[in-house]
This record gives sequence, structure tokens and C-alpha cells, in this order.
Amino acid sequence: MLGTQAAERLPMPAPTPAPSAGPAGSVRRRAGRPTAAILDQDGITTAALELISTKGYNGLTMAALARSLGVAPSALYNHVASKHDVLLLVEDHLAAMVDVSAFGVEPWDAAVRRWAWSYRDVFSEHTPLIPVIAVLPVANAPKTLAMYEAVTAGFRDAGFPEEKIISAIVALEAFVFGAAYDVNAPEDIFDAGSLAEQVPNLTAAVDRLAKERHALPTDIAFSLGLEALIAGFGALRG
Amino acid sequence: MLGTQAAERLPMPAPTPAPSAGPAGSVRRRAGRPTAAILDQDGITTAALELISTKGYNGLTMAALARSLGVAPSALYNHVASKHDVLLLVEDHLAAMVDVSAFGVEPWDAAVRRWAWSYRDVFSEHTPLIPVIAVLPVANAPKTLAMYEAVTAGFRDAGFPEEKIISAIVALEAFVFGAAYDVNAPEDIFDAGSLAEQVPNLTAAVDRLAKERHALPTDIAFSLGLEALIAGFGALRG
DNA sequence: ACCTGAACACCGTTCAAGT
DNA sequence: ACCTGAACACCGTTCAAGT
Repeated sequence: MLGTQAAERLPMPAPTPAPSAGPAGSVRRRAGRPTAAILDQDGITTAALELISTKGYNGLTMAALARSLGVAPSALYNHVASKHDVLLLVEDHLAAMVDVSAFGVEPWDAAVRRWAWSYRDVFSEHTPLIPVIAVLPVANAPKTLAMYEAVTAGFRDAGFPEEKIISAIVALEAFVFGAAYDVNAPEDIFDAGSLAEQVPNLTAAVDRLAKERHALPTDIAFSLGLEALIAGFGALRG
Repeated sequence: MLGTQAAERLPMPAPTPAPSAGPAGSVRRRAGRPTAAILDQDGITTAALELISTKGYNGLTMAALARSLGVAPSALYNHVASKHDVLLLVEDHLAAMVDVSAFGVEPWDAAVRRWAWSYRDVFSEHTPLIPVIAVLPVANAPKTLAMYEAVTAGFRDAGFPEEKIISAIVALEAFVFGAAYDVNAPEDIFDAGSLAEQVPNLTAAVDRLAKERHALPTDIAFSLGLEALIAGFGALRG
């Protein structure tokens, strides 16, 4: 690995002696503490998001992240304890992008609808974070915490019984996470192929959906489930 | 790695000359094709499941799998194309354990309830498979395909409109997958800790749930969501 | 066809040394 | 405190050689 890195370093003819903190391609910085810190958690988060959007989650390695920030991989560990920490930073950034603005403004059902669709859309591009967020103590992610507070307040103000609010949010979230994966499923995921005649009911149902649908299958399923949840939960309000 | 393996091999005094195909600890087998194949996909699947149950998914490496089968890691690639293939084999084995027996026997809502709870319970112990199954073309997994056929037939026989069956199953599945993660969440996942006073609505709702609950929070949320989905979808039947 | 043994190209993480 | 450079202990996968 190190040999590879050394080989990738371009031998620059007469490099400017002032070291730059820019991304890959900048000149060598000599060892020792720099006068001003190069890294911070915000910069790491931004670089991680950029890397994810260009190379996907497979491209998000500590080495690649360090390279895009113009530092050695080990430098990252002065600012995060682990790669999991980087994923947490990214997750919390994304949580702030989920639309909770309708709570307290629009009717409860419309607010839930907006929140759930936006939540699904944000994380469908970041499914590798779902195992992280799904078991993440909210105290570790301030923006995620703020999202839950906004949603909880919206439920309470809409007359939702207090002891059922968390359960309803957890259920909606479970549905959102699963649906985020489904967005990335291939369109023909239910095609049985050569085994079609062994599963006639499934094949018939798949064909009927394909014939009559007027939107993306994943969106139809999401809408169907979300409206059932909204209707069912809405009936709980006092 | 190879050095490590060699160091781990115990120098047995006068080993029995007949090579055994047993698990780790057996004598060295010399290179070349064995008279009878040692591996097959069923054996690999069983060994993978055993490894997962004892060491978890972090312990499921191609090296560990090979060791438990008494072969070199490279031998696995004569029977599977990749580690992802191993995960597929495990996933399909688990799909056969999901309870679809109530479809066509009990009323539709009871059958869906049984199926969904059992589906959640099976995969809550195997959450690393969820990203695999969620985007898996069913043609690649015969037992998974059989599960979908049974569920689809149950929906059709219950008078479900054919063009909505797949969407309803996809929605229920999304909920099940998200809920499977939630089973593994820490109980205090929503405790804001030192930030509690900044999120008063969330904290109040968490406290109320903790005070009044008579079951596991994850089961209450699952039941709440599942019953809403069953009620909403049940109304679609003709 | 189906093994072994060696190698390859990666990973995340640790830690001494430097300023 | 916050970098670099080197090292460590892994990964999954490939492939020639052997029977």
C-alpha cells in the first residue's frame, strides 16, 4: 500500500516551497504539527459526502478520504475515532436535510407525508447508512435528535396520545428504511425468469402490476404503505 | 496471512496417514483433486450458518469458513463465485424458515400477521443480509421465490385485487426489514442524555412510553405499524 | 473437476517521531 | 495538539500446479 502511494506521488519539478493544504496533488508536507490544523470534523464530513457522491460508498475508504483532504490516512484519527465515526458525521448531516418543516404548519397527515417521502428520498441514496442510523443512540447525533424533536412535537400538537408517539415514529421509520432499500432494487426484481411457471400466482401479479401501473413500482408500494400507516395512526389522535 | 496459518498448524506427532475431511485441526491434505469432492453448496451454507451463530457476521470470513470446512480459502471458489454468493445461500436457507403456513388456512389477516412476525424474527438475527435480500432478484433464490409465491397466492385467494398484490407485499416487506434492524437497537436509543432539556417533547414522549409499556418497545412499535398496514390493506379486498 | 499454496491488491488502525 | 511514515493484522480473490 505504501509502495503504491509512493508510486502515485508525482515527482514535481521545483515545487513551490510553501505547503498547501489543498486536495490531492499538492506538494509533500513535512512531518510535525502544522501551524494551523488542516482537518476538522466539518471538512471531513464534506469530503466524505463528495467522495460518496462521486465514487459511491465503495469509494469511501479512509485512504481515499485522506487523499482528498491532502493528508495521510493516520491524520484522520486525530479527529475521528474510527470509520464508523465518519459515517455518523455523514448521517447527521443528512438528517438535517430531511424535511420536517410541515409539522405545526400543515395538517398532521400532510406533514407526516412530506417528512416520510423526504426521509426516504434522502436515505435511498445512502443505504449503507441505514444499519448505522437504525441502531444509533440519538444523543450521538445532534441534528438527528433535532429531527426527532420536531416530529414528536408535531405528533403531540396534533393530539396524538403521548405514550404512542415514539412507537408510531419508530414504525414509520422502519417502513422508510426498508423502502429506501427498495428504491435501489432492480425493476425486474420479482421476475422469476425460467422458473415462472412454477410460481404462477406471483408471475400473474407481477404482470398485472406491470400492465396497469402509472408510476414507479417502488413509489406505488411506498405510497400504499405510507397511506395505510397514516390512516391507521391518524385514527389514534384524540 | 499464510505465515500465520502455518504457525497455527499444530505439529502433530505421528499423524494418522489417512487424510480426514473434518473441520479445523485435521491433518494436512496434499495438493491435487481429492477422490471425492469435499465441498458442496449445502455444506458451505451449513458451515456459514454455524459460523454466524457462534461468531456473528464479523466472524464470517472466507478464511474462517474454509477453516471450519477443513479446506484452503481458495477451494471455496470452486463452488461459489464470491462471498456475496455465500450470503445468498444463507439468505435462501433462512427464507425457507419464514412461516407462510397460515396462508390459505387461517383468515388473511391472521396469515399476514404470522408471516410478518416470523419474517421479522428470522431476519432480526441476520440484519447484514437485509441489504442483500432487499435488492435480490428472486430468480436467484429458489426458496425465497417459493415464499413469495405462497404469500401472493394467499393474497389472491383472499380477494386482493391482483394489480395491488406486489405493491402490498413490497410495502409489508419494507416495514419488516426496517423493524428487523429495530430489534437490535439499544433500549435507550431515544435517550437524549445531557441534551434532554433541548428536546422536551421527545423526552416527555420517551418517558411516557417507558412508564406505560407492557412489552418490548420494539414489539409495540412493530405491532402498531403492522396492524395499521393490515387494516389498511384489508380494506382493499373485494 | 477440485483441491493446495503462494501471491496480489487492498482494508482500517496504531504508534513512534517530528514540530 | 496534530501532522507523517512505517508497520500490523487483517480482508476477498486469483491462479498456477498438482492429481
